[in-house]
Amino acid sequence: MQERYDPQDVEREAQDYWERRGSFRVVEDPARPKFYCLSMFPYPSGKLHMGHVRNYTIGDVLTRHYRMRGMNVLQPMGWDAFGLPAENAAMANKVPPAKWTYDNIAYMKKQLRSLGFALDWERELATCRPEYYKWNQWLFARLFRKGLAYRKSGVVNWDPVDQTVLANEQVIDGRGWRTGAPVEKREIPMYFLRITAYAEELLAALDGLPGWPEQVKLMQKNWIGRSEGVRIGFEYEIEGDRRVLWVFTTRADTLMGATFCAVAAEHPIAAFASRSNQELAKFVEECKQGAVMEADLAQLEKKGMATGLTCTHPLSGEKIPVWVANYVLMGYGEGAVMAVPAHDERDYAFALEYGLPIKPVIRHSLGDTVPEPWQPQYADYGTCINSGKYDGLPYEKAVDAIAADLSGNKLGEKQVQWRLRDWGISRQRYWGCPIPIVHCPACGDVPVNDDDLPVALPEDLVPDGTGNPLNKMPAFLDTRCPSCGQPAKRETDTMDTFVDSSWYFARFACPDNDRAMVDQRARYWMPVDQYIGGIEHAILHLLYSRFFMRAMRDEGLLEVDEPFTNLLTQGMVLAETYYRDTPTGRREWVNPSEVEVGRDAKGKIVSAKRASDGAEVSFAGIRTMSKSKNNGVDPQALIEKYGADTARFFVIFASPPTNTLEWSDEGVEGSHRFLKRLWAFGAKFDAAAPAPGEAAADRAARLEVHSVLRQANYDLAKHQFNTVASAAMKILNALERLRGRTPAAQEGLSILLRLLSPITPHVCHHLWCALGFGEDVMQAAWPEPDPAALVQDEIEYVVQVNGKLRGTVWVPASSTEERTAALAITAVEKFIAGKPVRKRIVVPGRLVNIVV
RNA sequence: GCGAAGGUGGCGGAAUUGGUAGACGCACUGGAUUUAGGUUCCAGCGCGGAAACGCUUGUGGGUUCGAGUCCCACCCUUCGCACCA
Repeated sequence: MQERYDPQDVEREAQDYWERRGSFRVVEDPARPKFYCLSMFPYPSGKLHMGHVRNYTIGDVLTRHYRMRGMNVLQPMGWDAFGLPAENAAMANKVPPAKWTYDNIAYMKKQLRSLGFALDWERELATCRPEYYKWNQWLFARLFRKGLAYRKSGVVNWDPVDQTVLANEQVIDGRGWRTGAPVEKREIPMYFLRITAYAEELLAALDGLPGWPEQVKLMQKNWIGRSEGVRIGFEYEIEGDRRVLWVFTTRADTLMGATFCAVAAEHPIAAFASRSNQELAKFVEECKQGAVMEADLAQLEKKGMATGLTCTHPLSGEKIPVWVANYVLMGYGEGAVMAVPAHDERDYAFALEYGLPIKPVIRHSLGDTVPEPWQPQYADYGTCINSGKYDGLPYEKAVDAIAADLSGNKLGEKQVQWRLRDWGISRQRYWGCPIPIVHCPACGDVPVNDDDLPVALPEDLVPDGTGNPLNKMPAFLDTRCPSCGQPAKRETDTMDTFVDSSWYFARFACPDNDRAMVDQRARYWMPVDQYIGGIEHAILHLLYSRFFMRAMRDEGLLEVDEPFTNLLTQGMVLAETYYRDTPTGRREWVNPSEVEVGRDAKGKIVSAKRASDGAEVSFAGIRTMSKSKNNGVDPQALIEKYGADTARFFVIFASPPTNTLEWSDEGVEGSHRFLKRLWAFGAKFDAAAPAPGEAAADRAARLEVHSVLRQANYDLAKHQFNTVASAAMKILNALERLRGRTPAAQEGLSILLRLLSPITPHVCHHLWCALGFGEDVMQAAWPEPDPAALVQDEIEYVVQVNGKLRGTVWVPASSTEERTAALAITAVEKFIAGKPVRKRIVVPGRLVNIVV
């Protein structure tokens, strides 16, 4: 065996071996348990980033581990290839998005291969290929015919200068990113998927997902947002016409405290009142300024204006004013609320600001009144007061009584309300899956016939920032109505890329099928047993995928409800950020790889400067890797310098998968050092002659190795891979202490290589063969601890006096609790000093606490 | 603003789930090897203290023989908020 560890050689050799053998090809095999291990597919942005390396390494560790446990493991890879960045790159470089995308895919695929992931590349797919998106269109058309897809108007960000729709990301501080013009809201027709039809099921089924993090399930639950309440009608009159303003509330018990109603700026009442009120019209217009992001809307200063209209309180008959308020959202409930200032924080603030009456109607924990300032207790549930016949009723009884009275005069009923909204999938963009609809003057919106799918996206256009180039392309636009055959226009909107990613995991089972969206093979592989991806997808992508599974199930395509049995959400990758103030006052961000830090004798950082010119730089904290802060670390440079195994080991070792991972050059060095040590140990082992060993040392080493292995297997099961990497280091430390090629060393090294092989497969592959353990470590059985090696004659007990650590004592494993306690007392005699022992607590195998 | 998660040495993290806080590694210090730098190897390393010992898991309180872990209040950080993927 060669003395020096040369990762490039070792990795090329291992990858060639796997390639020759087709080691990662997987076929359906009913004889073995299947395991579908999937990492979220990447957007082909140009090159891999650290988040990808982390994500795919985690997936690969699982894949290789389960393979060694004898399972039939599928780990595929593909490309989430449609999207906005390709259009931006196209504009910048005057290259069609398709070419940019395909080039990126080719490069990133090479990078993925160099990392040695056990991926079945035969199943590769890209969502921008017609053979993939055809099935988006096919399913959309079916859902459209069924009414699960439909057209209505939706609100978008509008750039008035470029005359184009902007994504939220393209809105910066309320202005268009290219033009700097203040963004406006605009209503346009678009297509929606009726995800709300599945709201009840999507919510209820969360309870049946024990393999998902509680945190994610809770976020989904809150997002779906089921609330039970009462829909209440407030009658009003317009030009002698009696109409009803409907609101939804979960606090119908506070109805007698409603002193006004508030509607969203987009509400029809606001539009009506604006016609005769210029000032109000101006205010409504003002509310339409700005972007559609809810986070921004929620932080706006609460503003409102009276419409001049009044409505009738459905129970008291009182006239109460109707206001327009910017904190009422048109997209939720009825777009109108009844305001109960005494018991709702936002209504309270609003009433104080505009001098509206505040009428307490609930006895809360602080009393019967609601003096300033607002206290959270005002929103407590309590019994009704100042509410006439409802006085004294607790929450539920009050709601029941009020709902019953309202339904008597048809002005209210109990209702279940969802926060979840239907999914708007139309994008006014070129680089996406065309929505397969034809607009016919006679027949209206008609879905394209199955035989005419796919509606192919031309791949040679270059967008120029002024909207969708498909609109200027008669060859695409002009067609005939699928229903009547008359000339008609094609829809030019494309689908949200979340549609592409909502079912790709099922397509990996059968990417070559040109007759069906999915087939029998998908029934074999689905559901995904382990899904791995960023926590940032905890809501939207996962919810949309869960919805798609059900929509596909109801089309008879699959038999599963839930796409992902187990979910692992990995944390973000962070790095230090440094900047330098330039003479112009702008901050220049300096990549951490160019920064040298000075430390004091205790290792604290005391200075930082740029290596190239010695300029002092300032530290700006540890942040997620991003272009804007120039703190990204290129995995490619890392792989070239240290090899894929070092990169893989570092991302596993540095942090548990669900935590954030902090980049550190020194940490990478440390990981590399470990692999060099492993190699050196292997080389020495190879050169040594077999030795008989020494009983006591061998026994101690076996105890150590097998205890560490037992813990490592426990950690693997809970996906805590960083301590599995630690375990490998501990085993190597133990083996290095042994000296000589003894049977215990032989066994320990065999365990070490198998345990480590999912993390650093190349070096383990090489050592496994070179040291004669076998041909292919991937084919070896997963190591299990030997119970005999774990047996101990004596156990060390910790002895506490009054809960304070005072000593330790070795106790025979067969000792009774009584005897153990007695031994413990003799060990800490001087701390007891004759005081009477009041209590002795013995934790078997662990500690004794003596209370005096 | 709403929803979710998290705060442990100089740093990343560990702690068999209520039982020795700081495993493993990084950084740092000393030593050996080397002409030197790097590499490699050996030793030390939570804080205070000469030591005995005391203190220590964001802050303050509580439960317990025993709390990083459970309960209450507060402070701080990160993620998501429907057109980034």
